[in-house]
Amino acid sequence: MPRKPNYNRDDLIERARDLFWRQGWAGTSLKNLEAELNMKPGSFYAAFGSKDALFALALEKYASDGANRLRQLKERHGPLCALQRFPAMVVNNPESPAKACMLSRTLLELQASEHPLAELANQHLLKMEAQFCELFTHAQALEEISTKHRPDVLARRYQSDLLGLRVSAERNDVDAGAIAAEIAHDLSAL
Amino acid sequence: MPRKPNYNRDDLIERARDLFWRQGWAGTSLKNLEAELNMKPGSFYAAFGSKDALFALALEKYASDGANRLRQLKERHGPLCALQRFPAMVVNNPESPAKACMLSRTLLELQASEHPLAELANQHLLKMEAQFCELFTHAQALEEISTKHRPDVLARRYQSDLLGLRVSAERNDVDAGAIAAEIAHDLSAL
DNA sequence: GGGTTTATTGAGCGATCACTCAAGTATATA
DNA sequence: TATATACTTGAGTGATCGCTCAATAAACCC
Repeated sequence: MPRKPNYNRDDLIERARDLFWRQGWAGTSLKNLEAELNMKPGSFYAAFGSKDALFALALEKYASDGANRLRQLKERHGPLCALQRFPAMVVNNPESPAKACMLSRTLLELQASEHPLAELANQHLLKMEAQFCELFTHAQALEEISTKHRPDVLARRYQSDLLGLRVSAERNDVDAGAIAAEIAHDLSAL
Repeated sequence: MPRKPNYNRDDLIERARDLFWRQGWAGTSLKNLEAELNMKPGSFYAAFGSKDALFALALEKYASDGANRLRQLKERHGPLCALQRFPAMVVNNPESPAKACMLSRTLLELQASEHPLAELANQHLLKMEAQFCELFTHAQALEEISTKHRPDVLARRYQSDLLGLRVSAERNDVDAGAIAAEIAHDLSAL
């Protein structure tokens, strides 16, 4: 009986994610989204409910894609090498709409107003940190690195450095590749 | 002949800086500013010209205050110790309106739209980096650290780590003090 | 093809945005 | 005290914000 939508939902979410990633939450208006997704307001709200709901979907997509890339890196090169390659990968990817981390950006933008999306972004960051922790744990089990530091402490620091790298990468006058290489090199000393 | 304004301009800039620092550029409306500064729109525009002009003044104030704090730290404890104490100082200061760096926050928020304030924030970040570089140079001259790394490379990395620290400090579930201590400790190994 | 169901359309809602300006008020000099 | 010169006031500007909804169009089952 029904009529099918003439769009691919996942494709729309991906395009919205890229737009939000580039322009941020406040910087992306519904006009922008309607233009990018080729949707009139009625269709938009029928499909997603609200701007914030779509932003939440975009965050999920962002986080899961990142986690998958890291997982693939680990399967190919092992845990330590994955952690070493990840910073450069993130910073050099020419397809990504921005260098900065969408999660930290959202957190910074919306934390002060206690917007639910800030808390959502933080939860995704926690999951990322847990994934890093797993990799450090695994690297210690394989004796790729020593066990003199706790893996959760290593993960916390690694994530912090990564966030700094990605802020730096957003700047014009900074050689982010060099910083990425330093972060990778530091891991060899563990 | 004239009538004097019944406010202290520097005080207004400071209060505006704190509000912008907490809420960001888009997150701070003129209504917010009028309430915080106790000014009606007419007075506001007579005094500052525009929201962006005041934001620029707030950035200057933010940057020069930070530079002064670091300078004082150096005069009291020497260059290396200043660099070691600075991260914890920035993260633990209970008076600061937010933990995150206002410069990097502004950069992340406005870079994509090529807003002039993003470039201004970046220039202040460059000045910060230069100040770090001076301190590393001085620390090498005093033989507090070795000369095996170039001071500009050390400064670039130090700033990146500091930016990461300050993003992490904005999160609820992260012990930023611990990360700050690690950054300080790493400097001892130079 | 008829009837049902859902998607699409786009004008337009109230609220808020940064900002303006004419009128009123206080302070200085003459 | 009179006048000139600011500063202050606050209603109101057009533009844009996220969002709604009644009307229309398309795809399915029978």
